[in-house]
Amino acid sequence: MTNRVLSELEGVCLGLLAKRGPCTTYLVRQELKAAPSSHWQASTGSVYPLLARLEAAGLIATTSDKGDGRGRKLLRITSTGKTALKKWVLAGFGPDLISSVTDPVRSRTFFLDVLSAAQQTTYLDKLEKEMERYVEKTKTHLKTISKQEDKCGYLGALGAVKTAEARLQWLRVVQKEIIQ
Amino acid sequence: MTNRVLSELEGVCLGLLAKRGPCTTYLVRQELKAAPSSHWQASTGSVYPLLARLEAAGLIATTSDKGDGRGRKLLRITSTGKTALKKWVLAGFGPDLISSVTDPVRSRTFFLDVLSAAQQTTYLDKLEKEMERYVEKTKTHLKTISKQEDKCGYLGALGAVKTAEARLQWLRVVQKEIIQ
DNA sequence: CGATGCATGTAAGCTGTTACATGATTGC
DNA sequence: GCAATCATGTAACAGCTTACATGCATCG
Repeated sequence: MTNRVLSELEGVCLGLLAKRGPCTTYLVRQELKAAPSSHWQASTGSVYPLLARLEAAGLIATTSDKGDGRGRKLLRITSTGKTALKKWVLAGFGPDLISSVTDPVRSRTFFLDVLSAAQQTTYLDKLEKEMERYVEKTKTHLKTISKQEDKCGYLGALGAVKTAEARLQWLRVVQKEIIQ
Repeated sequence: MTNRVLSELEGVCLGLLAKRGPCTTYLVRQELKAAPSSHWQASTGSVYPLLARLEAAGLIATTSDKGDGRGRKLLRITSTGKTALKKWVLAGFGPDLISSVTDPVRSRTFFLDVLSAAQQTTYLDKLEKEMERYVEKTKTHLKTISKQEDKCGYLGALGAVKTAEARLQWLRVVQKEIIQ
């Protein structure tokens, strides 16, 4: 692990920790869950071992909260961790990484013709409604972030909105083209 | 495996097979690699076992090409497979799926402030150039697809272009906001 | 004193990656 | 004849998901 570049989830977790300041693993996980983009979803079975891994590598230090009977542990990023985080951010380019945007909806569009015409329109209508809801969700989330206090968080959330809007517009083109 | 909904990669592979007609595992993998979005990238170690799995489940049938010394096997989708494919496409909605668009660039934006101002601008400039290249790549790919012959393939590729363009526009906003 | 939330983790199983390993075919 | 491509796979390892398991804290 030492000296290899962090994975996506590792980078995000470490980044959240850096942003938040000292907090528990549980809280990191809650933050991941609260994000409107569910790719930041992470189960206990991945977050706990992940942060334990980062601790073993010296990127995170822990202090056990003796006042808490639950054996609560506070995590904080170390200076080594901060260096690794910087490295991870700076490694965020290259054709492979840029193109690795997965979209299950788009994937299915390629094979829409296996459905009957009626199924296609029903499916696309349902999808449109859900996409509209999702756009609203990202917009609502954006409003909760202060542009002054957390500019980067704001810009990231703005990206979610812009991408969602583009997908919705595209979906409407698909509908028009499919129905003729 | 039987009766569970296909995973993303399983659906895509089965869909490609349905679209292509009978072909080898090797060819399916080449098609995955040729796609401009690298999330359709799949190593031998995943594609071969995956298609073997689908065959075991009866979604794919194979015929060994006896005239070929390499032990070439031709795969084709079965009627059970076609039903599973339809089910996979129709299952392609729901908040979790719609929001599961992963974007490593956007993820890193949230933590851009760990970099120095100089590092930020250098990074964003590099990113902009690569994003421009990627937009061009998706556009070029779109041109290779006949809208008449493969409408769904065209619309899928169009989605890649539109999403890429939206991401580039957003990235320029980020640049402007970060540099002030 | 009971429900909900906070808090920690483990175990089995599946999927995917990287690297290795092999050999035939085709075109120059 | 040689290189590139076609073609098939396996093995070790890492990571993630689901499900399980436990127990304290806090608020009503």
